[in-house]
Amino acid sequence: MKRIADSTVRRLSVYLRFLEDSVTHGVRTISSQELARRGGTTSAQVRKDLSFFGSFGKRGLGYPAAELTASLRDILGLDREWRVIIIGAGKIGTALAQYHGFRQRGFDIIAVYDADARKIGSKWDGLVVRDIREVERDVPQELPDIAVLTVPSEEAQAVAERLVGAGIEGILNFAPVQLKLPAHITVRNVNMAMELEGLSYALTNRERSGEAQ
Amino acid sequence: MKRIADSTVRRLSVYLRFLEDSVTHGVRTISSQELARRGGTTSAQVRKDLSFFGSFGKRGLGYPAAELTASLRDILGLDREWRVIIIGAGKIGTALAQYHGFRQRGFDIIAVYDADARKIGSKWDGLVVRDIREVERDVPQELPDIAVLTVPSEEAQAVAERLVGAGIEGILNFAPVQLKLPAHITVRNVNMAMELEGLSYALTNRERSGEAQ
DNA sequence: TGTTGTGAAGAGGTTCACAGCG
DNA sequence: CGCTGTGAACCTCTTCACAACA
Repeated sequence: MKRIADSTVRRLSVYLRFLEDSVTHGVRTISSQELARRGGTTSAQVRKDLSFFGSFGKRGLGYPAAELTASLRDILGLDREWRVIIIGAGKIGTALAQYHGFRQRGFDIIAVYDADARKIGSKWDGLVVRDIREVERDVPQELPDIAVLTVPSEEAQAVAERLVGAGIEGILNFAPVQLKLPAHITVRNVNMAMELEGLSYALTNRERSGEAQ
Repeated sequence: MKRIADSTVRRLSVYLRFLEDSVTHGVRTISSQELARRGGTTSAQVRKDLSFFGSFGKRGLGYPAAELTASLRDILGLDREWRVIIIGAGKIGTALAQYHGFRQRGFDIIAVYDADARKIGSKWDGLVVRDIREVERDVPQELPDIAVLTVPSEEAQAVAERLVGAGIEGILNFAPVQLKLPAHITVRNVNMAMELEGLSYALTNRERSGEAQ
């Protein structure tokens, strides 16, 4: 199967979110145009995105909302539970640990780790903060799929390498550094400072910057 | 001047971060190759990115680190203070409000708003949570540049419209919805659920998904 | 008739390769 | 000689336009 663009996967997430909404509101069928309107894109783009994975629609009618929802869940790998550990019990780490939206979408936070002795042992929403030194022992036992990295930039690379050594293959990196890891490891970056700088650039140079989201 | 790609602006942020580091470590001169290595890209890409804005390097030598740092700050609009308000005093909102890294980079959080009476009036790191109803009065007076939206999805669109009506022109949106706003408003989205879903997709379909970050 | 699915065209971003210059 | 700056080639993603079909 063909390589799917990152941007396509991102849009599938958007479609899925809106589809779930539609289904709970009793919508039976939905057109590429409606999906496009809510997803901030074009109907041709929606059809192209979906066409990579099959034919889900009926010509003249649109897509059956419930079926398409299920298909997108499958495609995105959301038809299973993902075991997630959070590394770093700082501001963002604890906010994420307590955010119930993740569990709701199949991302089960099974542990939180930190290096700070003052934080280790404290309880966050039922989860006890563990010593980061235990991660090498825990990962092979508990087999988390994804690690969310919310440690200071200086430590991010070293901690990431430890996680990979312990068996983690997916990392959501909040540290503003580009991690260098083996090719088979999947990394996604979330960088709020960078987004603010993007806004700063756009607001500073409105003529030359696009308005696209 | 030509329209600059979003991806380019993002990379400039990465270069800047590494350059600042290098300068504090006494580095005088830096090559496109070194910038590429740390930015997870190629030297040609670095040179191309910079070339959109001018000629900053010396052939045979590389780029003067301090000068390039200053130039990038200018380009990104970081040679000034940006006034930021946070809308939504939930988990993420308060984590962001207390994160000092923003102020350090010129993003000054001047206020936090919420609709929940139990949260209004409480203090977060010196900032009193204000009633969202005051936003229409405050924005024209205090002239914030950027609003960080951390409200529930259902309310995001309505709140965003109120912010725009009050005069906000830049929004960092944490709600997992695509905001529909006038073209002159700049929006950036941060969507952690979407990033996790991207990881889920990549881990599920390793053959067909790239490893690119 | 209305909307999908899709080749083909177009636009935009990245990589190449080398001339230019310190 | 080494590294930048950049036009051209290349590639990938998006948009177009229309045949297919419920």
